Amino acid sequence: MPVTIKDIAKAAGVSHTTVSRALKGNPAISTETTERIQHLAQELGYTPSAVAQSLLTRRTQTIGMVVTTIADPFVAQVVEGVESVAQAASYSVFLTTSHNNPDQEMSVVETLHRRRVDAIIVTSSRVGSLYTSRLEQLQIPIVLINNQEEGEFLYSVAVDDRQGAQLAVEYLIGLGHRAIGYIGASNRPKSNRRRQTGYQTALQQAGIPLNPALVLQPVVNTDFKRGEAGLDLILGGQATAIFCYNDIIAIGLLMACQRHGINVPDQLSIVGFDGIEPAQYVSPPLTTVCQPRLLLGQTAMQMTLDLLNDERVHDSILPCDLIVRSSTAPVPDN
Amino acid sequence: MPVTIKDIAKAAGVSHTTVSRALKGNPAISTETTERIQHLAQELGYTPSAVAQSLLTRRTQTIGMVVTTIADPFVAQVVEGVESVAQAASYSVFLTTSHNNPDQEMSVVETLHRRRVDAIIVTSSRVGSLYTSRLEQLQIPIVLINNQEEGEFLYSVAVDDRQGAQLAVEYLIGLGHRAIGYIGASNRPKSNRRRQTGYQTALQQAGIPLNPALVLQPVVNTDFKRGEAGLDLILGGQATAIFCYNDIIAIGLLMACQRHGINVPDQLSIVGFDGIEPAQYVSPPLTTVCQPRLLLGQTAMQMTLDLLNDERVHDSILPCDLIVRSSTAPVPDN
DNA sequence: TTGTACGCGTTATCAA
DNA sequence: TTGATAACGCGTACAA
Repeated sequence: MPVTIKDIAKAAGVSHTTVSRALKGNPAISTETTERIQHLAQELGYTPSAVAQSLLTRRTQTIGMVVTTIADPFVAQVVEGVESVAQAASYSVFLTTSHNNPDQEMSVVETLHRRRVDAIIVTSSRVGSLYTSRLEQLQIPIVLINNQEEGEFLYSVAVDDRQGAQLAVEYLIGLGHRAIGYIGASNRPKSNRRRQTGYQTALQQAGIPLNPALVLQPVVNTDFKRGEAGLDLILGGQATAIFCYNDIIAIGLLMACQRHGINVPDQLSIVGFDGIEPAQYVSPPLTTVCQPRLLLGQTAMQMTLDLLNDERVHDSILPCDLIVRSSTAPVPDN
Repeated sequence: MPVTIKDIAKAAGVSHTTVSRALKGNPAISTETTERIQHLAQELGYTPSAVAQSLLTRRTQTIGMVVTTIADPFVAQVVEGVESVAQAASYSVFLTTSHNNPDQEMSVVETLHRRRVDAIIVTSSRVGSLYTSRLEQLQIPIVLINNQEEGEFLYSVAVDDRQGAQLAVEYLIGLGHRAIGYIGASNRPKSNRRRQTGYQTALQQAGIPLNPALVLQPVVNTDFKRGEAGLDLILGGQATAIFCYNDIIAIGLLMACQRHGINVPDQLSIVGFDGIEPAQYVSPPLTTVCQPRLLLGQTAMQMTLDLLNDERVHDSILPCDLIVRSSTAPVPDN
């Protein structure tokens, strides 16, 4: 049993009210008793119960975070950003996983509500209209990361997929490439569409006609295999550069190229998206569009804090950076 | 304001006691009112307050997890294991980071205590004698991951560093290697020592004399640079195989080899430790000793549950697996 | 079958 | 300067 103010009160021979006041330096209490009680509290190792305080204040100083899985390094860094800002603001974070299972996602939201979290942050979910109604019923701020929905209590922070993609493709164009392919991931329809739009925009602005034969949406199980499937784009000699939906696809493509004796970047330039750790260790190190994952989390938590302080907030779209490494080179002249 | 049982009581024209009982199917309440109340609760979107329940039961069904950083994929997967087992047992997890700062670690432990978590799981900390006393004062189970200390409330789950290292070196010996080097990381004294012990044990059991010139503990900032420093072991032609403290070191060594035109695995076999994701994407894919990270987390949480159920538990040491990829090959005969 | 009263740990109000 | 009391939301012993 943790020490309570009553224990201290008993030990000090005063009422628990006095203890409560003394502990928070209420000037109404005499300096002498205040010091005596504070000393006693220290000695007994007293820590106030946030549970009791929450019951009274109806604030738990707690936020719930819903992710698909923490094992994904992308998600992990977002969580890191959220937690650091939360901790600095004296908020604690409940971390829950949904494993991409809508039922489980509903269930963890219920749990978070049971625990009376002050707000909820959801990352890469498919918050459906299914239960936005329930979310709104909770009457607490919900901040969505990389996933925008409309709704009264729904706010969002997202990365600018279109801008990031455009950045990558413009860079390739700057290197002299004209036959630039795109390998997409149709299982992430929204971001895939936006990245493809960025790809197309860059081409159009450079006056390069779109070639549908250069756009691939492989229907396979894993991103890695999607990358391998992209080999078709180069084997026929159609493309001199390929922009991939994400880094794993790019790495899959890169390794397929190695097996087929295609030299990267001399024969083919490859650009990924995300900025995951492995990208810097492959050979050659991968040029990629880096999502500001930490910032994504920090921004989401800061927005949450603003909402909790009844400040006006606006949805946020964060730009990506291009990290140039060695998987890209000027188009071979021939 | 969330709906309370009093709200329901008012709406149903009964006392809040009746509501409380009806909601948990107390047979003392008539079937009719029970149904009426349950229906009403559903309609109003009632969810019991875990806060109020906790105050009553003195159990929060909550555990606190302390990690250095979540951004480390290793840690992330451990957290994943903890969370999944916790969720299945109706426990929620507070995730907190210490960033390897002892003060912050103390402070998050204080916060967790304020929140009256039922138990604490700490991973890769340097729980010092500094505050083990405080931990014991909390009177709640503390489970340490990959870090063993002695103490009344301290339990631990760890990976068998020695066994893992031995596995790796025995494999190299089996490939015919005799001149096997070790690159350590002196900033993790404990695990480094244990892995080195495993390395030495394997050599001794094979009757291979220890050669101190083959053991390196580079004093540089990053693991990656440690790996690069390991180049010395091969440039002089002393070693035909190198076992590294972890994967990042191994990857650093691998890439240094590439720059110096040293063919892996033909001229040098390399084995890493950890089983991080990038290890499978380097060229050649890295042979490594894989830590069961998910299991580490699951075991820690299961142990915590056992402790909370007043069952006897014993500290746990989990074996590692060797994952053979392409960075290792039989010793070249010459 | 249902209601009253009390307590969990804390804080705020009012009284002394 | 201090203390008694009520309240937060819930569950339970006891009473009706």
